[in-house]
Amino acid sequence: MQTHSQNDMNERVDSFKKLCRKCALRVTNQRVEIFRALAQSKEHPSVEKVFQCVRQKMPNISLDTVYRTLSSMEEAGVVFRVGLSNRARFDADLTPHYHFVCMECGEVYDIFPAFGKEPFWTAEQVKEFGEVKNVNLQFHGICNRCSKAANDVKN
Amino acid sequence: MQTHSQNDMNERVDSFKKLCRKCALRVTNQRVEIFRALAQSKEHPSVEKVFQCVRQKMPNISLDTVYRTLSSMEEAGVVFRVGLSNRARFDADLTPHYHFVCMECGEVYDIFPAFGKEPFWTAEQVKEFGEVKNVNLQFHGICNRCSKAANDVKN
DNA sequence: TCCTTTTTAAGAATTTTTCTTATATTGAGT
DNA sequence: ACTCAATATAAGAAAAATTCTTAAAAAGGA
Repeated sequence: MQTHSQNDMNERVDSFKKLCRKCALRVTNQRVEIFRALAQSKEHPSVEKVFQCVRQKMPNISLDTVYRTLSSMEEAGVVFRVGLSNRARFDADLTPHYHFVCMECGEVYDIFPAFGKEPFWTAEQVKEFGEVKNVNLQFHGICNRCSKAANDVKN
Repeated sequence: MQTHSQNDMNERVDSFKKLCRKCALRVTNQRVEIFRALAQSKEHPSVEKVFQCVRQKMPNISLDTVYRTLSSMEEAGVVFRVGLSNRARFDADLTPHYHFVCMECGEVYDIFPAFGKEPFWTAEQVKEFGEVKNVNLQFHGICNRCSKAANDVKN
């Protein structure tokens, strides 16, 4: 018998595979297992946590692979990197939402937009998790200087 | 002759000192110089950059002190920590603004709110710096579990 | 000024992240 | 299914980033 959540997971893995092919990322067992570990967890696991989880199925996987894979997935937009700057955590949920990050323990909590998909949140949503010290909004991308440099190399 | 920007800096250092006393952070020369280095720069310097800058005035300062100081300043809300999670950068500008972070080189660019002080930005503002891959909004603070634990220890 | 508490430098240690190399795997083209 | 070139991987070493330990120094209240 296949449970509902297993179906969900299979779907997610399938669309992950498609996304990989679209981004020219080869679909390796390691990548699938790493994605699966991330997608299974609602806890925004750290690199180390992902490593430990995947290891149970693939005892020979290396930590380096987890680092490489998470970074390339982030670059491809398949997962997000969140958390404090010295305690990276990852999230495979691509639906628009924000994070409450505890400056003490590094825990990451989800905040889903109150209305629509525009950046929007209510004070109540955030206060639910703790006392907000600061709001940190970052746009991640490739800056003009870098894309210019990449073009210059090609030409 | 005292230039305008030197006056500005003195004011900023003075208010920094006041803020430190309010937060029970002792006003040491090291802290003042680290703040000054950060406040002088518009480049969101890394820990290492701050270290190199402060070193010119205080050759004996240790890298560890820069780490400790920047972290305690962040905790006190005197500076912000921005940038990619494995390439921390700091910002002493507390006026509300956002950041464009290059996923390639780690460069951090300022984006000032278009209207008022509510979280708000225009696509044009962001596109100016490069191609946005994802928007990362984080609330940093102390979560309920941690503040509860801190209270439990006290009682 | 004296005293207690906090901060610091120095260096060691730890943790995190990346690199190197040889081997293995993927996916495109038969 | 088979071959081959390009890419990804494990293993271990290396580098980079961050934190800890200790003794000495400095800050700020009495």
